[in-house]
Amino acid sequence: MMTEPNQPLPRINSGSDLKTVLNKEGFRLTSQRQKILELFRDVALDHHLSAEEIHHQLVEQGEKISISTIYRALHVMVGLGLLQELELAEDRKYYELSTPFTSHHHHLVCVQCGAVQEFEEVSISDVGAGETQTRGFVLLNSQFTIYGVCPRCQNRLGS
Amino acid sequence: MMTEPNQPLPRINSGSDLKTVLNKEGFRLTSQRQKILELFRDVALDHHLSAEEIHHQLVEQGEKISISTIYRALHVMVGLGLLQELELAEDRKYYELSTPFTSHHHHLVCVQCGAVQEFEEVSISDVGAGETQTRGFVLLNSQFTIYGVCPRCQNRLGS
DNA sequence: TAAACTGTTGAAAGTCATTTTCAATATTTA
DNA sequence: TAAATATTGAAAATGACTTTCAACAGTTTA
Repeated sequence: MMTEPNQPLPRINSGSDLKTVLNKEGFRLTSQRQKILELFRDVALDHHLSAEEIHHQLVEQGEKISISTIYRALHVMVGLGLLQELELAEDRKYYELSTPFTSHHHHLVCVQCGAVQEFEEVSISDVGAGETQTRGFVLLNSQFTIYGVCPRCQNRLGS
Repeated sequence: MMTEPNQPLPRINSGSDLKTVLNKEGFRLTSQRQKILELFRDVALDHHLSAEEIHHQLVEQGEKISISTIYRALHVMVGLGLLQELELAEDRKYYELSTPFTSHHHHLVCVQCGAVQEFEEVSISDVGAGETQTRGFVLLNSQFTIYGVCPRCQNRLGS
């Protein structure tokens, strides 16, 4: 998304950068928000985490943080363009770091086993950018998600 | 989706067709299921309805149908390929008729007012078909959704 | 055609991710 | 540092969706 951004996406590389981005919108830097963003940096760039998983991992690391704080932080960060919200499963949302790299990657989901594969395809983002421009929309985000059955599950089901 | 379908999508044009499709999978034709599908045919082809909206409309028409039946019917019909499930809002799912026509249409959502615009773009479906083929997936469905702010909401917010 | 079989329905209770409430606490600003 | 206000944790609430179960309806079989 944002292949031709009006305002460049903030790149958060250190704690103080995050503070600047938050304060600009009247939000505050808290250790909880820092920890959440650090977690996304510690996992692979294209790794998706649900609120539940984020909470689990942080608690395992010994952090004291509640699940409601996770949800609130995710909202704020999606609003600031730091994170990207993904619809990968039926019943919950997933999040990943929003960076120029991930902006052209899309998802292929196996509806049987839930496995997710990524693929890069710039042309899709370009179509999205073109459509929004034509219609005068401000582009916030776009998602291309394919649902199917992976080879393994096809065999398993004797398809 | 299904630009090169293995099995052509069933086209449901009359009550008896629906019966055939349902029975083939061990399901039964009921007046409730018929009423739901008729509702989709009465609205514009590209119109999306949530479970709640379907229920509301049918009750308003004087039909006696419960919300749980709606949810159950939607599941069955998505499973049969008659309907398409869409992720247009944060908190609920929308459904539309699954036809060759709609298979190349995608959605542009205003996150402020919720307005949804449609656009046709075959190249997107082609990319999806190509990716799934390359990876050996069976393609079930794909969605390209763009989230942004529509011109009217931009003005309203003084952006 | 009627009985047997089995899928479906409505109503109400249950589930579960996410949100909200509220008092205590932390960050920011003056 | 104090005042102003955003944030947090815990628990309760919300709300979309699912499930349970007994009554009922479509299908099948004899």
